[in-house]
Amino acid sequence: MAMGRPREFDAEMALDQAMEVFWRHGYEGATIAQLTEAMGINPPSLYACFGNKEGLLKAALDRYTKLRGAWMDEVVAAPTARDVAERMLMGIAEKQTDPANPPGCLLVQGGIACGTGSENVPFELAARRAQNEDQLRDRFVRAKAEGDLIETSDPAALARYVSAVSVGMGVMASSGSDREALRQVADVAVQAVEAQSVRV
Amino acid sequence: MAMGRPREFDAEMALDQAMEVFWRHGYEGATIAQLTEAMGINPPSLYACFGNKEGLLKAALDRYTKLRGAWMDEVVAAPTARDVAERMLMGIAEKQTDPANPPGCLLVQGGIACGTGSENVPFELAARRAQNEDQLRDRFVRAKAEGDLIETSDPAALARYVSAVSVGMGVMASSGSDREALRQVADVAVQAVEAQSVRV
DNA sequence: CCAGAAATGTAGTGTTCACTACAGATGTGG
DNA sequence: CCACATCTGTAGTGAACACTACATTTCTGG
Repeated sequence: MAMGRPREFDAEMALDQAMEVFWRHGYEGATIAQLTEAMGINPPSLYACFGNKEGLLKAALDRYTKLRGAWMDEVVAAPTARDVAERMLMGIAEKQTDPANPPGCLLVQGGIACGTGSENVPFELAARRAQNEDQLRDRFVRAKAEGDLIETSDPAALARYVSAVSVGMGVMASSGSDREALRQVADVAVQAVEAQSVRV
Repeated sequence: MAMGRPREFDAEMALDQAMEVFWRHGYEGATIAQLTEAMGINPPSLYACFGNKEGLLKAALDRYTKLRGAWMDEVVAAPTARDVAERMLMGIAEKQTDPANPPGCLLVQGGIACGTGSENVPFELAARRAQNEDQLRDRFVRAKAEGDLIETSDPAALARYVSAVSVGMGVMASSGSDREALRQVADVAVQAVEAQSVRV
């Protein structure tokens, strides 16, 4: 009984703004003042809705991975392992230099190393990256079963490789590399997967 | 005339300790209190010697790249482009999981994204990474001239690629990947360079 | 052995940080 | 229309931050 005053802001839109701040400045570099200003709310609203700064980050990460989930599904829907790698890396070259977002990837920019008290932020990001890697691995396992990858290839190693290249591209993008430079990296990287593919 | 009281600590040994703190916690995550404790000095000594926190970081980066310079020279001394890539990436797999140091690479862990007021820290790191990339590119240019790489290969793109994989491996290492996992990535990555090499 | 130059340890400085107490506003259930 | 639950803005809270004033110590040059 009695449901209280309703929230005056849209939580998802606010999260989108918070995501961008974390993306650009990292977890520790982002201040509550920057976050609340970007979200258009005051600190008490933030804390009532997300608990604390780390809770806000997790919510932003959830939203980020959810938004990217659809795209990852498209990636693994490619017909061959090689095409999966190409679609993934070329897509990343595009996404990570999309002027609509900060450069790079939130799962990297968010915070690779953190100070005392925020030690689990890097772990949190790593866990989300691992989800993508798992999805790739499962796809490559299937590719091998389908005779698309050669007998000696290791699907888990391939997934790790594609994941590592993605991360490297993200760092490059955040430090100013343009789309063409990332495409070149993706192009070379795909050749390693091609080398493990069965020729047709 | 009159040369003042001599410094009681060894600047290079102190830098080694500072390096480790930045490496583990990143620029923003490292506090002056942690740094001075690790270095075994008090704040005034730090500021007298290095100017400020950013000056200390730059000095630590200088030392880091200097220490790694000798190793990079060995890397580019490998006989072929493929061997350069292999020596580089396998060496990185080893170095970035060396228990004597924090995992990963200082040039990445130091700070990919920073808050307002430290914006040029990421640039500083990127500039040092670019030096390695340039060294690789020069080596691949030579490899192509020597007929070691195929006509259609782009030495700059190859260097960017190897550099990107290195960075990606660094992030993996910092988030807990073990040496074997990194070796697998390196192994796959080398195959892309192999695909651009002239067969013997 | 003394004057001056530079490093050191103690103990702070002001600022910024994440976070919150509180009072008023705005809704719902009865 | 009233009791209550929840959100909102204002205005702070203590803690931690990078950095420094100052008196003292330890050296060199003359």
